[in-house]
Amino acid sequence: MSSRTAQGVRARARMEVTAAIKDEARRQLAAEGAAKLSLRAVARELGMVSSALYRYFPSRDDLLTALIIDAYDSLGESAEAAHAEAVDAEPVRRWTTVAQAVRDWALRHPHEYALIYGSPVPGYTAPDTTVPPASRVGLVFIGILREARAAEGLTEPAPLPAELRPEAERMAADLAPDLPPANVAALVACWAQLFGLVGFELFGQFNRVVEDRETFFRHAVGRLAHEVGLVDGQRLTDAS
Amino acid sequence: MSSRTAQGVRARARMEVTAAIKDEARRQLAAEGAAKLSLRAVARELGMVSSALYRYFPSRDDLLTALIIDAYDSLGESAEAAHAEAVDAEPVRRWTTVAQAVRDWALRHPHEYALIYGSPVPGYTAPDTTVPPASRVGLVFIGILREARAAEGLTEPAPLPAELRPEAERMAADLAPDLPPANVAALVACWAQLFGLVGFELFGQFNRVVEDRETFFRHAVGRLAHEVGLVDGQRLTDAS
DNA sequence: CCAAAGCAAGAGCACCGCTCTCTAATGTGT
DNA sequence: ACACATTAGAGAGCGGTGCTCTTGCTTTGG
Repeated sequence: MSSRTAQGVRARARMEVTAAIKDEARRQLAAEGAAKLSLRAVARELGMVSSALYRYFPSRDDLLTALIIDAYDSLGESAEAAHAEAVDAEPVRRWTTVAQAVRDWALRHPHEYALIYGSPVPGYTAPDTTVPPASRVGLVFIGILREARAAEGLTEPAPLPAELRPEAERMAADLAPDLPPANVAALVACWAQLFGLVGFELFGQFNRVVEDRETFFRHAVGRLAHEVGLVDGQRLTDAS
Repeated sequence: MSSRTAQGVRARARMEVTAAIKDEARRQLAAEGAAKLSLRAVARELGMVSSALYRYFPSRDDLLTALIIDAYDSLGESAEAAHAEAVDAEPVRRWTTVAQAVRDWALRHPHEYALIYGSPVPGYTAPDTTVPPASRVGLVFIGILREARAAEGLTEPAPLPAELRPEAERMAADLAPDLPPANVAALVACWAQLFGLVGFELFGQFNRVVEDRETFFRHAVGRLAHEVGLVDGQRLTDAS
């Protein structure tokens, strides 16, 4: 028992220090941005010497990767929570609620958003461990379409041009085999476009252009819902 | 005369050195990304000492700002050139041509794209001098809408909800007073969404999702053209 | 021709990521 | 319970960074 506890003790200590490092790193990230994040500063703040930190993260990039995964998870969790709360609403409303949750999270964590959707330097390929956390938001949207379809609240958009059909079918097979390829293709596009809206607002591209961003975003996201095949409230109420 | 030439000489020398610095910096930017751009390395490559470089750019950030402006101009020029070449085509085709020029430029200059549309770190506000170059792409799109409207190839999208009307009218007054506010609002949204598509492709978000990106992009951009109020080829041919 | 301005160079400061070596503590197998 | 092996931390140090300041030298303009 004692040996097991002891093992547990050292393991727990390791976890705690690792968590403390990430916490402090996240603090500095939120305060100054990824470029300014410094291993030495983190170590200093934690009262340890910089070389000791390398026992926990083999390099600065590995620390950043850990923060990236956490950020994806944090955003994904927000999206999932928003979806869970809107579970009784119509699909369109669920869609806009989740989209707003994404925007809200981004506005609340600008540097973390920049970290994951900003410039993952071309040439840098994210390790596979980032894939599942990064997929969470997308999966929420797929879920919304799926439920909408079950409630007959999903319309198929304009027929796909021939050149896009193979790709759309491939995407549908990979992402949501139970949904029409045209909807899946539209969803992927709208997914990217949603983050275009968020990114432009966050990174200052709307600075002298859009004033009432909240309203503008809500409206744009409503159009995206339509584009993706979700029928608006009125018609759904009629149908169901 | 001699004094004037002399003055011209020193002024030209200054221009040449400034240009050489920017060229080398752009080289390093394209090769390694903005994070790795180092004043000392630029100076080393140019055979001067690092402190000499501060006669031309007061800080690393100022060098980067100069590169940002150049990147905006380079992208804007590509967009304008594409538009000029497609001047005889229908509005929808002009739209997609310019959009593809944006995507092509981004794929050809990934690090420069990341520099201007990546993460201009929240907290950093771009100096006013970046505004005109940054507007060039947007102005091309506004021009397309304007010409389409003149040729009666522009439809008004769904009526604006009351909450968005003031904002849409303000945007239209600022950006294109001669266009219907609903179209201007749609254009701003589609403009952001277009860069969402490009960014997702470039930054690896499409990695395990979209395979045939060229086709996917073309189709998505066609939908954006429709969303913005451009009527598709058939109908325009009928009208004109 | 001479003062003023512009320029390159060098030394130096404080910081960075990262490596290596050494000591002390901690857990493990017999 | 004890010797062994593993691990965490400390410290020094390497090569790099942005940036400042001082020192001479050249070019420019009156």
